[in-house]
Amino acid sequence: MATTTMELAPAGAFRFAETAYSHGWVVLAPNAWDPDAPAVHRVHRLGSGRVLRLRATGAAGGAAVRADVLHRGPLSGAEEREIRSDVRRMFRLDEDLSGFHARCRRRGGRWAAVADGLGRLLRSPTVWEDAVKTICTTNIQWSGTKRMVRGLVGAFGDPVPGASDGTGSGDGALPPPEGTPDRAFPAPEALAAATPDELAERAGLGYRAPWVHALAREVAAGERDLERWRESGLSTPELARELKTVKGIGDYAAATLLMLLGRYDELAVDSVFRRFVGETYFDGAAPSETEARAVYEDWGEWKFLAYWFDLWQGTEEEL
DNA sequence: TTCCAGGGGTAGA
DNA sequence: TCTACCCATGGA
Repeated sequence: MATTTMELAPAGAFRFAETAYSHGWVVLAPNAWDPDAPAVHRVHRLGSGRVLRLRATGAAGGAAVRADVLHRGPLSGAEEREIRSDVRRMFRLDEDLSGFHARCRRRGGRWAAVADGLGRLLRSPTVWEDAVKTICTTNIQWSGTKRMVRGLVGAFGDPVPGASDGTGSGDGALPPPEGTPDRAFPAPEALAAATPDELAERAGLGYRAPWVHALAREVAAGERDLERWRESGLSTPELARELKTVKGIGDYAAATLLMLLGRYDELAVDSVFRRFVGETYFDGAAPSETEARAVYEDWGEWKFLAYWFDLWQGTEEEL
């Protein structure tokens, strides 16, 4: 067993721990969060199908990312480049948030802290993983989302070599938090090969099973290229319309995916948003959706981030 | 037991 | 475009 270490520098201000623990994604399988290190652990599947164990920690005092990759057999140059690219994408190291930070600085007060390197929200290496996880956040409590994603990974993910029973503490060199599944996020082909009923029964997806299965089948068959959404030349409303052609993705899920794609000009209106805005800006009353949206209107292309850090700064919530 | 969650699809107006 | 109704599942 060998470990390859790589250090990845961001474009602009960056804070490792705050970026990793910026929203729920850090605790959704196959990711796991170790708050003491702090570190993000992940069983990671490369395009070739090879499965590795990955650990990301802060470097340069948290201003960069250190990635340790545990592997059997040599890691090719192409594989190392792929991992670098995946980690850069997960931590959004190439995203330019200077415009958002400038806005926060002008606002001052508590927003000045946001300008100091916050704003990058953790995401998955693939749009596929982000899309499935987003569907698993709809009309369910957060504990249910974690259960469904854990179920998908446990039942349909490829095991990391050396894992005995699919769960456990794994390899000693990079011990992930206890109880973390030793499996990668399932490839579209793996979910397409199952039936919708199997997705419902083995992962507990409920009525979302046919939607996730249909998306997996379309991606596996090459009928849908989700990665194209990353560099789409479409306007945000046009892209949102395309996202919503996926069954299971409506207004909320489309806005969440737009955020994951690096577009922040749409708000994800869900029960959390409505409750927070009502309590914070309407004295506990329930505003109309139009009134609630208006709270962040002047943030323009940064609406989602403004809402998120407005919400996030006031909570000590454990994910 | 009932309600509802980090909503969305569908039918019918 | 808007509204009512339905949808699995588990936590509160």
